[in-house]
This record gives sequence, structure tokens and C-alpha cells, in this order.
Amino acid sequence: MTQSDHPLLKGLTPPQREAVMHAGGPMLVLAAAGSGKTRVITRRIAWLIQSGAAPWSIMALTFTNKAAGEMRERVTELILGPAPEDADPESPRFVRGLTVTTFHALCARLLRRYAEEANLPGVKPDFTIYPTSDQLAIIKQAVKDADLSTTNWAPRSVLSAISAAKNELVTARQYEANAVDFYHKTIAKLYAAYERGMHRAGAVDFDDLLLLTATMLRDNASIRGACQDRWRHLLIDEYQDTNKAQFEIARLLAGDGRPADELADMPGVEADTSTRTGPDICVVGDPDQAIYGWRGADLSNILDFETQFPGARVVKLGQNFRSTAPILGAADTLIKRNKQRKDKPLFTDRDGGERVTAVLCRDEHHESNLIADWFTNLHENAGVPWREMAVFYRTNALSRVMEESLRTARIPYVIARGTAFYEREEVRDALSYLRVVANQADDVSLGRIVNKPTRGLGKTSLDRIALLAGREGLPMFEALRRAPETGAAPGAVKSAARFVQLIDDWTGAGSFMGASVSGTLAELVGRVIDESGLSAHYRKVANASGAESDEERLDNLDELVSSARDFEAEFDPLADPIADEADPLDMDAPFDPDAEAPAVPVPPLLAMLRAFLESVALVADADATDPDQGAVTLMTLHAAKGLEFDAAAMIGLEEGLLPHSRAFESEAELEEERRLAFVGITRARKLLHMTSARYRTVRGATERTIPSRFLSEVGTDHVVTSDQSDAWDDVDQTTDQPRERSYDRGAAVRGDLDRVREQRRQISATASDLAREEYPEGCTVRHPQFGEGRVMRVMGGQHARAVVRFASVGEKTLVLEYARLRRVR
DNA sequence: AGAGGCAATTTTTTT
DNA sequence: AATTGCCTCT
Repeated sequence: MTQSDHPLLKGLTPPQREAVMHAGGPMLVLAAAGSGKTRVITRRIAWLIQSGAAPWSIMALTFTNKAAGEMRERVTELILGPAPEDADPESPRFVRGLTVTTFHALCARLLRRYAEEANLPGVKPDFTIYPTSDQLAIIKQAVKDADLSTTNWAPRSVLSAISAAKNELVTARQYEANAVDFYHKTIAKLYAAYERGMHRAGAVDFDDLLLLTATMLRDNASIRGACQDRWRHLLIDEYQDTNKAQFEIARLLAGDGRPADELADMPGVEADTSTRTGPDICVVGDPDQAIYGWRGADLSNILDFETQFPGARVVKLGQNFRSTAPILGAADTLIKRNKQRKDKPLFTDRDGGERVTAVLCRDEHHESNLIADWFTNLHENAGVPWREMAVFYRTNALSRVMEESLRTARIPYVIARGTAFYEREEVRDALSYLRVVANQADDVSLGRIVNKPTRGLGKTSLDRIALLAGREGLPMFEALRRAPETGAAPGAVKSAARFVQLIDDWTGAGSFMGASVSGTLAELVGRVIDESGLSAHYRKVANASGAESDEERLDNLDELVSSARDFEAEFDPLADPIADEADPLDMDAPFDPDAEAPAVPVPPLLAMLRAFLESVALVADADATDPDQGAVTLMTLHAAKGLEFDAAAMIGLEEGLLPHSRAFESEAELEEERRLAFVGITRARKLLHMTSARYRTVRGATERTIPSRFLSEVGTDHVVTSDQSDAWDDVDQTTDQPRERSYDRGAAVRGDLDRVREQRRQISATASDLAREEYPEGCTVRHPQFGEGRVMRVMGGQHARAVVRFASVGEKTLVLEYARLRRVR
């Protein structure tokens, strides 16, 4: 078989092949948007394995779980072949020992495994990962303790200062040493206090995961050595988004590479030995898609790669296989405006394709209706599946109006907000209980649930107990045990004892790892939700008001149990980068893709709980996009990176939104905004709509807007612009009030004004019929506040109304347009 | 102690 | 508009 016939090289361009086959040593793949970057990485991993590299010697790092999951899946298919139809979902297919994960998840695992050995200050293996909201709680306390006002020292900005420092690998001590003025000295003080608070709670934050891992690898030769011995091949995706800490981790993991002779027997490799030195680190990225400068990403990591890894091979992938020529043309014209940029070709060999459209709309409702109609049209007339459509926006707030329009148009949609579920009050409460179970020093979580549902532990008593905790340097939970000493009210003391007993029951009084607490993770989660009184609490509320939100809360708690069950079922101990501890891999055995996975001892419940909480802490918004869903996807431009759709809409192209007003100050940030727009444009395969609204209501105030500079910067060769913002008079001149906002939406897309006017005349006439059709008398509906009710009467006219009799509040007359009614059953 | 109401305030993006 | 925090009332 000649090389080019190799199945892993099939259909690849010469530069893609070069990257896949690269013999080893540092390599930088500059991959333009849509140039088959993921393909190259996955094929390279498969290539390495087929060339004799052990799967467990390969590590691929991504930024989101979703990207990691997809990569893992694609490598599995390349190695094991496509999944059989009758595949047992219970026994997941995976390439044993291969590490494909996110930076953060890798760091979490490494820290749990090595924190004790490395003797990192304040980090125990049972650490909790604090999300931003919990970080803020610690900072707020630190600000208060320092007798500063949270007005002058907004926790949010203090946090970003600390975070920025951590991303630069600056510790609290170093920060203090460098602080010269009052501001920096104060931040230094707060940084130190924050660290103390985190240590006390046994918590680390997202930045710590990276910082501590980098420090650990740097300062501890034996741990570094162990990692370098294990992972000989390192691949990093989206390298343009790495920050200094991530660069350090990559550099330390890559080490100095292996002796050249280890590579000598790789088949299909050119006899070019000059490239066979240095660490086998392969990074893939595109400087034009760098959009995370604000969280410390450092473009010099990719720009200076050749300096940092001497002798690096550079492969450029410029040919785009994704988008039509007009879309690429628009993207290219736009990105050329950036001054801080190495120009690189972006080309396709395909002709044709529809031009990009830019539409200036009247307001955000017009805008979202326009998109909804476009989608409907594509779906019904062009047969484009819903899942091939997406809406991108700069800020999450823009999703709301879009949702409304999609709902009205009965278009199925999903919002890519992976974290949303875990941010819900009831879910956070349940997780807080679980986190206290996993780590009893977690004071922030404890504080949230110690009296929820209320169990007679009020502020006064808790303050007294907190005093004891502060005096003796105890975690709150320990202080609760000693409540009798605090002189708290007898009732409160009793409550404290009951609470302590509750937690102790779940943990087997600290003997968690023993056999005293058995069962599955899902059982534990269910038990905690139940015995904590949370479910009873919400059930009571739900029964009392019948409101949707409370029923929903119960459902969400159930869903948390199911997600625990799923996690347990899918938990793959061998996918764990440190699995070799629990189940030593036979490093010398030849890799056999068909070998049965060995029976792995079920991890103890506590380990499972920690792994579950960790996975929950590390979910990304982008993880929530599910390509199998038959639904339009709504997401931020940031979450869109790495994805592609047949038809995409970018909304809110206005000065202040995209580019965002916070970026006006600096040229560098403006260029990042431009890259963000570039990322959005290049997500579209065939059709792209860009819209801007003449008026937009933000935080309750309607403002006149200015169309984004990017709309003109995409040029006119590939883009058709139409101004529909004044296609009709929407304001009644006599009262200066807006008239009912209705227009023919299909016609608006086509810009057919006569039809618009005709349709408008008809709309009010048919409104009542439509309303009756949608809400026939006697049907049951649900209102977000009032709960379920029965429709008694429907009235038409300009603002169709319905009289609804609610169980909770009696009869109400609701304007259908505004009352977010939903039919039940 | 705890719930509910009112006022103030708003990081844009995320692991 | 919506969330969050503070304060009052029961």
C-alpha cells in the first residue's frame, strides 16, 4: 500500500497530510476557519496509534467538554470503526487510556492525584471547585473584613484583578511585592484574604486549577517526570486561546521530548531526521479566531511558538471546505481590517453560493421576527432541518426576544447555556448540600443551605456560631457541632444538632469511604434532596400556588437525580487521566483495539460524588449544544466557535453591542470584537443573515442605535444590504405612541412593501380568529405567575384578550400578546 | 425568625 | 427588564 492510499490520509490536502504524518517534534498548525482542523487532529491521533504509539501516551487538550467529547468520538471511530447499529449503550466504546480532555478537567484530576505529594499550600485532594458566584461570596467577605466598602471595591472587579493576576501566574505574595500604589496594595491585601478564605473552605477556583498545576509541575521534578513519562504526544486545540498558565502547563508536560531513536520505527515517515528532536507537541490554532483576550489568553503563545519550541515545523491550512465563496469573501474582507494581524490566505475552490444579506430592522422585535420567518421559510420551502440553523449574538440578553419570536412561530429551539441548569436556585441548593457532604469545610455552600429550608437557625444564632468558628479557626460545620458553647438559643442549638446529624447520616459520620454508606450516587443525591427537606419545601410551595416555577423546581430536582444516574452510568474510570493509579495499565503490552475492557472496581461513593461535582463545576455553555436535536440553536458568538451550520443569523450588529461598548477604548479590544464577528460569519456554510435594529430596548430603555461598523467593513461585493427600518410608519403621529407592531413578516424578508401594507390591514381582522383558534374557550392554560387556569372568553380586536379563571387568583383579563400563556395538554 | 415588598443597580464574553 | 439586596412587617 502506498502512503497516499492509507485510509487515514484519504481526502486530505497536502498540507493536511503533512500535519497528520508529521514525525514528531514541535509542530504549529495554523488552521484558518473551516480548514479541517479537527479532522487533522483526530487523524493525527489515529495515525500516531496506528504507527505504534500507545494510546495512553497521547494527550489531546481542548477548551470545552463538548470539543473533547467530539474528538474522542471521532478518534474512536477511526480506530474501532463505526459503531455497530446494535451497539450496547451500556458499554461505551473508547480507546483505552487515551487522554482527550479539557485543560481544566486535566488540571483538576492532576491536582487531586498529586496535591498531597506536591505539598501545595492549602490544597487538599478533596477540594471543591468554586464557581464565580461562590468566589464572589469569599471576596465580599474579604472586602468587609478589610473594612472597605463594596461600593468602592466592587467584588466583581476585585475578582477580575485577582483572576488576571492568576492567569499571569502571579501569586498573592508576588502581587504584594509588586504593589506600589494604594490600589494595588489594597488588591494585594484582598487577594491574600481571598486565598485564605478559599483555603479555609477547601476550595479552588478555575484559575487555581491552571495556576496550581503549572506551579506543581514546575516545582516538583518527580511529578513532572511522571507526567512526561506517561504522555509523550501532546496535542492542543484552539491554541490561540491559551493563557500564560496554560502555556506553562503545555511546556512542562511536553518537556524536552524523547530521544530520536524512539521515532525511528514509525512507518510511513519520511527519512527527515532533522525534525525528530524536541518534544512532540502539536498545537493547532488560528490567530484570527482569538476571542478570549479578556480572560488572559495570550496571542504571543501562538505567534512565538517557533521561538519557544525551536525547530518547530509550521503547517498552514488555508483552504476552506466549509463556506460558500460569498461568506468567505465577507469574512476575509472584514478580518483584513485588523492591523495586528499576519495576513494569510483564506480561499475556497467552490463557486456560487448566495450572497450574504444584511438587514437593517426597525427594532429587536422586527429583527427576531424576520429571522424566525427566514427560518420557517428555509425549513418549509428549502427543507433545511432546524438543527442546521443557528442564531448568534454578542450578549446573552439578546436571546430573550429571539426566543419569543421562535416560540410564536412554533420553531423548536435550544439555547446553548450549559450552566443554566446548575444555576437555578433549587439545583444550587441541592448541589450545596452535596458539596458539604463531599467537603465539610465548604463554608460558602454550608451558608447557603444551613437554614434552607428553614430549620430554626436564624441570623442571630448563626452569627454567634460564626464567631466561634472565627475565633478558633474552625469551619462553620465544626462550629455547629459546638453550638451549645456559643450561648445560642436552646432552640437553635437543637436545630444545629439536628443539622449536623443530617449531614453525618449521609457521610456515615465521616467514615464515608467505608462501607457504612452504600448505594449509588443517584441514591445519595435523591436521599439528600429528600431528607434535607428541599423537595418537601418545594412541593409545599408548588401545591400552595400552583405556579409553574415551583412545579418546575421539583422537576429540576428530579432531573438532578437523573443526571447523577447518567453520570454514574457513563462514568468511565479509564478515561480518567490518572486512571493508571486505580487500574494500572500495562504499559508494555501491545495495544489491541479489540481487547475487552478490564473490569474496573467501582469507585467508592465519595470518589464518585467528587467526580460528579467536579464535572458539574466544569460544564461549559457550549457543551449544551446537541447536534442531534431537531432544533434551532441560539448562542453567543463565543460559544459558537468551532461549530458550523448551514444557515446562520447574526443579530444585534450595532455599535455598542458588536463591537461592544466596553471595547471602544482600545484598538486591541476592537480588533478582538472584529475577530468575534469573523468567527460568527465563518460558522455559516451556505446562508448568512446579519441584522441590526434601528431602535433597541436595553434594560428597559429604548435607544436609537447606530449600525455596526462591521456591516460596512464586510464590503459590498459579497453582501446585499437592505434597509427595512422605515418600511412602514410604526408611530402614530398624533399621539407619538407606537402603533401595534405587526407587519407581514414573510414579505418583510422579501422587502415587498405592498404586501406588507396589505398584510397589515388583514392582521387586526384576523387577530381574534387566530386567538380563538389558539385558545379555544374552555381550554386550560398556564401562566408563569398565576399557574393553571381555564379560558372563559376570548376577545379579538387590536389587542386580543382572554378572560382566564385561575385557581390561585380568580378571573383575570389578559392581553394575549403580553401574557406569556401556554396551553396545557 | 422569616417572609415578603420595595429600591437600587446593572461586566459582555467563560472555564 | 430583571435581579439582588435591604428593610419592614407579621
